[in-house]
Amino acid sequence: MKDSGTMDRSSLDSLISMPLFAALPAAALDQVMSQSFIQYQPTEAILFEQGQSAQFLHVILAGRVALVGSSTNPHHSDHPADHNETEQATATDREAIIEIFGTGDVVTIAAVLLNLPYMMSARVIAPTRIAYIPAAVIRYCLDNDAGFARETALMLARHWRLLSRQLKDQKLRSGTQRLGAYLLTLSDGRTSGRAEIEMPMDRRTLASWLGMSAENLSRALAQLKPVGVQVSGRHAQIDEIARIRAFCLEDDLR
Amino acid sequence: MKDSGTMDRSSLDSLISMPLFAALPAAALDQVMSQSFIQYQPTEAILFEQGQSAQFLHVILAGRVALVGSSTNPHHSDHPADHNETEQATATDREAIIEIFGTGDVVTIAAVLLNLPYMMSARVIAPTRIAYIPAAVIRYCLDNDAGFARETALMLARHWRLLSRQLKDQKLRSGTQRLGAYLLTLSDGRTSGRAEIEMPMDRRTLASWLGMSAENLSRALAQLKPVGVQVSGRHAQIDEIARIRAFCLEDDLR
DNA sequence: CGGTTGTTTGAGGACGTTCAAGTACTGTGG
DNA sequence: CCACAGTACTTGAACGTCCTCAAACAACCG
Repeated sequence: MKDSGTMDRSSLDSLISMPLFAALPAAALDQVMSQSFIQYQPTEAILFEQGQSAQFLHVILAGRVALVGSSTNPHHSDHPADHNETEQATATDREAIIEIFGTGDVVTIAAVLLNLPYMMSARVIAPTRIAYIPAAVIRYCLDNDAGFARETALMLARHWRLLSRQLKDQKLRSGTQRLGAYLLTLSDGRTSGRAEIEMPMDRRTLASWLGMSAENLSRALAQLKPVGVQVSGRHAQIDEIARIRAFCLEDDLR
Repeated sequence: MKDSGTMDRSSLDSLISMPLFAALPAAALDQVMSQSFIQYQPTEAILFEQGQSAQFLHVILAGRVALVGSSTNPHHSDHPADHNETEQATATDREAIIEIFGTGDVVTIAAVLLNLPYMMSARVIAPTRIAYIPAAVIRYCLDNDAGFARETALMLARHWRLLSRQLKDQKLRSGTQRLGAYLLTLSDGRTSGRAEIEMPMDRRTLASWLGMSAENLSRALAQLKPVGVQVSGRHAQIDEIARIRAFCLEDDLR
């Protein structure tokens, strides 16, 4: 752990600008502020690993974090003892990015609320400023503040939609179609016309998120060229959004 | 729609036995009871279709319902009641089961809370008794009852876990492994020993749920035989659970 | 008994992965 | 500024998985 610090004024401002914490009464906010701390984490940092118990709610004040599921689990760990960051996994290291959180998002509130171990690991993929709020504080807020509970439910509802949409994509669209659909999400939801797009992550990460190999992502990009997509580096240009939408069988259901 | 009726005593009892509604004050319960109704729906009935706005929260008092995502326009082709759209009516009528809800579950509370159109359709896969609660009533409860908001958040958190687990399976396990993992969920969470299992749905449905073709499910069942799985009809027998667990790289994270 | 439906099996093909090699794009130090 | 190394990305070929289509079974029901 590095660059640790208590919560300052500007971080608190960032917090209360989020709907989740906006309506929290002063007393609860004091609780949060006094027991939480701030960390700056560089790319590749691990916030927590799959299997650990949920100690903190991680609020991303700035940056980007990926939730990563891996299929190799440490050999037969009977009780949830606290292994630390020095552990290295076994040979086959297959892993997949399940979700990507950005500024203003909150990472795995589910595990925190349910007081269960994390089902996945969290890895920083762009330099990040994070507020660590103790799980107990969050659960206290859930139990004692109706507004917080309400906002939590709404946030989880939105995330449920994101996940089920992704699951739908995964089950009945090809890799190339998923890529197209992803590009469309970067086009601000417009349904026709030209679009200039900046992809916010490297190919390997994007491939893992879309559920395909990096090599195949390359080929998928090539396959989109005839549909009117020019790519160079992280920049992409879509000639006609409607064409890509048709190609991906995209619906309007957000 | 058939067998419609207002909510009776026994249905109300079923409702308040669910954590979601258990703590609701009498006034709110009256609201719920007076504005809701009960329906019995047979297999293959459609509760709602992808794209419709969320009018009701569907509470499953008994039975089983599948959430189905489809990539083309939602038109069920049981009867040739053809609606030819201007869109290309693509030959492939692909669809996939995203989640399956059973007795005591609630269907797509996310769309209801957010007041957004359904992202998927709901199809009855086993005769079902359902309470239809108007969306406005649910949203009213969310806004005005802290306990309800809390329970909603917890329920959504559990569902988030289910979905992300499924997404993980989908992204980094083979079809056969997913099948094995599914059989394990039917073994009451035991981690070793023998198990006798009754599969609660037909092959086609199960295949769609596991994200594979019915044909491939057959082959996957055959592939599990060497690992100690005997199947006949809907009955299955696992010789040694631990062996399947190893085969599927199953972790303990629920 | 034929008809209907659900499941299995086989062959061919589409899609995706892996390994390997090649190319383009960083940055660093000379 | 270039040479260089290191990394990221692309491309190609071989292979495996999964899907599709078609046919063969099996089970159930009139």
